[in-house]
Amino acid sequence: MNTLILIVEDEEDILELMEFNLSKEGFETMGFLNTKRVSQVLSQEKVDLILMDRNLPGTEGSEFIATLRKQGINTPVIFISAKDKDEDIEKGFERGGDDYLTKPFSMKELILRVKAILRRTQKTSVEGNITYRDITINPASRTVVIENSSIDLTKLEFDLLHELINNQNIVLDRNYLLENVWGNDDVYQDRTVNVAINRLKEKIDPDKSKEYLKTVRGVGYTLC
Amino acid sequence: MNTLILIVEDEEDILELMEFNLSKEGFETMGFLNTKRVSQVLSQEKVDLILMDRNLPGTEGSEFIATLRKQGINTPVIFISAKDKDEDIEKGFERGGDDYLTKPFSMKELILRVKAILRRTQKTSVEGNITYRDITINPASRTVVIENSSIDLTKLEFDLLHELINNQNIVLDRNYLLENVWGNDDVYQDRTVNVAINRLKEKIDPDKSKEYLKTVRGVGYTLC
DNA sequence: AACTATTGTAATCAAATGGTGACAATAGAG
DNA sequence: CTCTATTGTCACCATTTGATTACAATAGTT
Repeated sequence: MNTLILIVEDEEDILELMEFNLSKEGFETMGFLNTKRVSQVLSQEKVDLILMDRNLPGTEGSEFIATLRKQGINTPVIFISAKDKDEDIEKGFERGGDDYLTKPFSMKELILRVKAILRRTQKTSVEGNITYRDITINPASRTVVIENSSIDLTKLEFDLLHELINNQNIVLDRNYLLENVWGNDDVYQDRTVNVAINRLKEKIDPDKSKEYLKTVRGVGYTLC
Repeated sequence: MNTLILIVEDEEDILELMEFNLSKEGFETMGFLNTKRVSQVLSQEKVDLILMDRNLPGTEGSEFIATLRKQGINTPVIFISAKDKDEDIEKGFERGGDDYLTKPFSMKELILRVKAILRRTQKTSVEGNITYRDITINPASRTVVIENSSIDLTKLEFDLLHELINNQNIVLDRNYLLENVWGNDDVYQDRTVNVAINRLKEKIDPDKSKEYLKTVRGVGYTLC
């Protein structure tokens, strides 16, 4: 799987330099001198990262990204900017940019930033995945991967883990779980949750070394 | 409210330069050339951010942070490193560091990163939290943090503290507490409250220096 | 239908919790 | 300062709670 980086930069020299260095690192690149055709490309190709100059003639780069975000496009972005005033950078962050680089920057710096962002985003956003520590679950395929190896869970176990991951750090009491995981209006006893939790624990952490699940005495359970 | 930044950096010139620039931005700083006294300071002062050199003589900076995390100290950290290999950076992140900076870096870059992290952490750590002086409790996660270190409370202790914080400066009598914390219609005696209060005191202020809880003779207790 | 996997329930055990009583310490009234 | 009511502290133990195992009931598969 190769990684595609889309670059928008109006200074042709710099654009070429960036493309050269990034491809030397094994990335695929697509360079643009303005934002004109970018939207179209984004809807056709699976772009992993956008490098966006903010000081473009015409549209402001950050405005452009803001528009993308509104369309639900969440491709990570690194802004490149000659401006160095705080408020500018702040704006970039707020608009959904994930990092920024201030000109002039070294190619080494660029590459490190790119790799850092990719590591962060590719882990979490591989489409619909939800992660907690080294556990990744995918609700669509109902798969669970822990430390790169996949494990099998029953329906109940999966739903339970899903609920817990969706609410990590929040203590869920037994009633909440019975309502939201078991769902139907049947009446169960609290102990039912205990047993289900234990079966889940056994599968996600057989040698009990990880301590994913914490029991909160008198209340319920939490993933923390 | 001023922001305190703690810096550990063994190169004295760089340390001074960092302190100078950060204080110019209105931050309060405390500089250290090694980790020796840092733990102690963290337990005494409310530190908002730590800048930690990873290449210290003796202890590895990231090891030190890992230790802090185990103690429940969650102060955000920016690692400063001359190393630029990916795996190093990754390790830093995994151990709970929130960002990193690679030497050499400009002061401008430092300041921007610091502001970015503070914006992120100071925002999220207020959600749903309730505080009283240096105690912060979060009803959802049922966690209690005092001066940046977290402590464990039992269900009853937590509920009691929650009730007290929700009514700070108001004197709650024993009956009120029995009804609102113990809740059920069982009959308890007033002593029960005394003992619970004292057990709580012991946990939130072991060396009895803080005087969070005041006993109002003949009436009840208050947090003031 | 027979078999298997899944899930609820009951029973047992260990541990944490918290209520109570006895006594010490303390505060406040006189 | 003395006395007494109030509160703090400690230790004990009944109760609650949760982990674990075994087994029964149910659903799903071949």
